[in-house]
Amino acid sequence: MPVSVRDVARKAGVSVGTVSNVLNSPDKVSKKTAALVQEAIDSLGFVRNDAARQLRAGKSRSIGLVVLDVRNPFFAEVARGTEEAAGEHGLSVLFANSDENSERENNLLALFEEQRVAGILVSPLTSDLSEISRIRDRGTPVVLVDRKSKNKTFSSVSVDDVAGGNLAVEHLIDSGKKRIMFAGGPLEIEQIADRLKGAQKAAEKKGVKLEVAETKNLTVLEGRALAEQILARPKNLRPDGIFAANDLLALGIIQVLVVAPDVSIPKDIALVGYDDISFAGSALVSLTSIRQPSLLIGAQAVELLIEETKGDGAPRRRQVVFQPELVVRDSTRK
Amino acid sequence: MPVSVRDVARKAGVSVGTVSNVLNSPDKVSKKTAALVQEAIDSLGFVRNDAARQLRAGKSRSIGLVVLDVRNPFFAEVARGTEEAAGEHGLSVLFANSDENSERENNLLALFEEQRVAGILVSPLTSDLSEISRIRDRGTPVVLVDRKSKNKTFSSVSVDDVAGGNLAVEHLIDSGKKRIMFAGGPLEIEQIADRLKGAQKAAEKKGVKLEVAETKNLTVLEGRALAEQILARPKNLRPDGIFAANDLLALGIIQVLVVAPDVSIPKDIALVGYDDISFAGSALVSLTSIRQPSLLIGAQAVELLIEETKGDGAPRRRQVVFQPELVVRDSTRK
DNA sequence: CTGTTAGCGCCTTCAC
DNA sequence: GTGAAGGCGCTAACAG
Repeated sequence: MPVSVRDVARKAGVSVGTVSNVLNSPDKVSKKTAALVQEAIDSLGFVRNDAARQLRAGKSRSIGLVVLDVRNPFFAEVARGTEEAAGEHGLSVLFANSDENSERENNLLALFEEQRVAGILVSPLTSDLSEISRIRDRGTPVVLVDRKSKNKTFSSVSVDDVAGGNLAVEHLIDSGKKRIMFAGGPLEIEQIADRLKGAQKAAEKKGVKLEVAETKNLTVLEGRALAEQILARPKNLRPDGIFAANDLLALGIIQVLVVAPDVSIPKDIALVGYDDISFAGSALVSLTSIRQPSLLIGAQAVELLIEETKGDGAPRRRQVVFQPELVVRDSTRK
Repeated sequence: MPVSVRDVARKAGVSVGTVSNVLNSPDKVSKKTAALVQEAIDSLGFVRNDAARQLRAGKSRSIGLVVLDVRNPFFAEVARGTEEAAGEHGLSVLFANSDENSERENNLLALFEEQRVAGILVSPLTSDLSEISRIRDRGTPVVLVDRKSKNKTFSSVSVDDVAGGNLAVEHLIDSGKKRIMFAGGPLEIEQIADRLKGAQKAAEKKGVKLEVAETKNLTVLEGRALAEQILARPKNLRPDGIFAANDLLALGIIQVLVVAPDVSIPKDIALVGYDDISFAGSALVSLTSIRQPSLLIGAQAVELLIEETKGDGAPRRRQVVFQPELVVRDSTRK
């Protein structure tokens, strides 16, 4: 059933070497035989076996991307960014989704490594990069996405999350809010921890108390649950400003607060999200958010990967850090 | 640099066959030698070469998924559904994104075919399935996602888009609307054409005129552009009900209409979207939409793929069609 | 229980 | 411009 170069060669009355040449170095073959071979290929329905090519070549033309959550539009944008950049270099991107689960993350990483992809882009879950280091040391280039390599041993593309957190809470305080809540988690996710750190810095500086509400994950549902809890409190114990560690969470919170009879946004509770996903602007109450340049992050990650591969000597590793940006909308605008 | 089974065997003082057995049939090896081999594997940093395994096995443990647009949360959900179902069968899913571009679609399909994936799930762009048929005929199982196989030559999972379109427009008419606009495109995308067909059916039945505004794509941006055009018209020439072929488009339209001084939703213009993505409920004006069971669609597609692979005789192909469901929210509620 | 060996399909010298 | 042959890394069958 499967058709190999050998079958093609036989049908065309040439040798396998010639078939291979038609495929890979057409200029080495006369027009006539090339046509003959092509005809055999078409009539037999021959398709190159990539496994065999790769085995021979020792490497593949694909790069792997592991993100925390496909359903988060932020990562969808990052993915698009990688695709575009990779396409320009003749590479394909294969996505996969760790779903904020370490075991899945490791499985996917192992899968990509066994596939000998040209490189791996990963948005790692925890700060424990030992497994990832091992992969890199065995020869698969790795670039960290949305996460800075603190000790500079990895190339990485990230956004200054501490600055972002700071920006968010400063803005809340400047809007006159005094009882600020940070919502997000798990705090093992380093991006989240950094956003909290920035938030705390801003709160301290202005002498405002910051309540930390750790969540199990960063979904709309979790945001809704948290908002319900807040509403269950007596009014004077509720925060008057919430900084949610991502927009999904923030949107969930908005959904619930908007229908609460005794809360008005932003008068009673103001809200800042993070990521500035494209839906933030069209939320029930349009959402103030911290923008990350998602497309650019993806594209830059691919470039770093390629830089790292290119050099013949020691690989050049760089850490690119983008600055986040505050986008003010109705959820904090008086 | 690359470590092979042979290196491991040498280091452990055993033969390659034994190493392979440790990896694939641990029960055939004594505890002691297994430990010895494992140690060699760890110290050498050996990683199986999947290309070689695949070449040997003739098939892979991955399935490929090609969607129209990663950024559309509907497809993100479908992807999650496939992942979960595939995981239960020990398969991995590799996503890719045709970006509503035929050439990209074909490239990705070719890539997956050359990789000899265990199967391809594809949400095809146009109604021309000839290339996809060819792939299937050459031996790679293909399941159509979000698209019915009209002549039953493919397994497929879809939603009755004609019914969905009908549902949407009927609802608008029942809400008292008389000048309905269908927004969506390109109409070569069969799902969109079907939704239009359903819309026309409903309009005819009730004797209402349906204006068709074909768009270049199905994004928030395109929705905004369309809404601007509508606002440029004199008030009496504007539609009083819009059925947008997906939620992204609808959200874009809402964004613009909401800030228009002389339009109120749903009084002046009511709006129905399609997909019921999770952001529909938290839109500026919460969006009435036609729900598709996205997770289920993905999971079901994987099941069909596996069914098709299983049988020894002629492959069993099935067409599963889900029914869409109207979810009423503020954008049409008086 | 362990070792030896023959290919999976392809590409790339190297002769011709 | 073309053909023959070796080998990429792995597994499964077979022999011991």
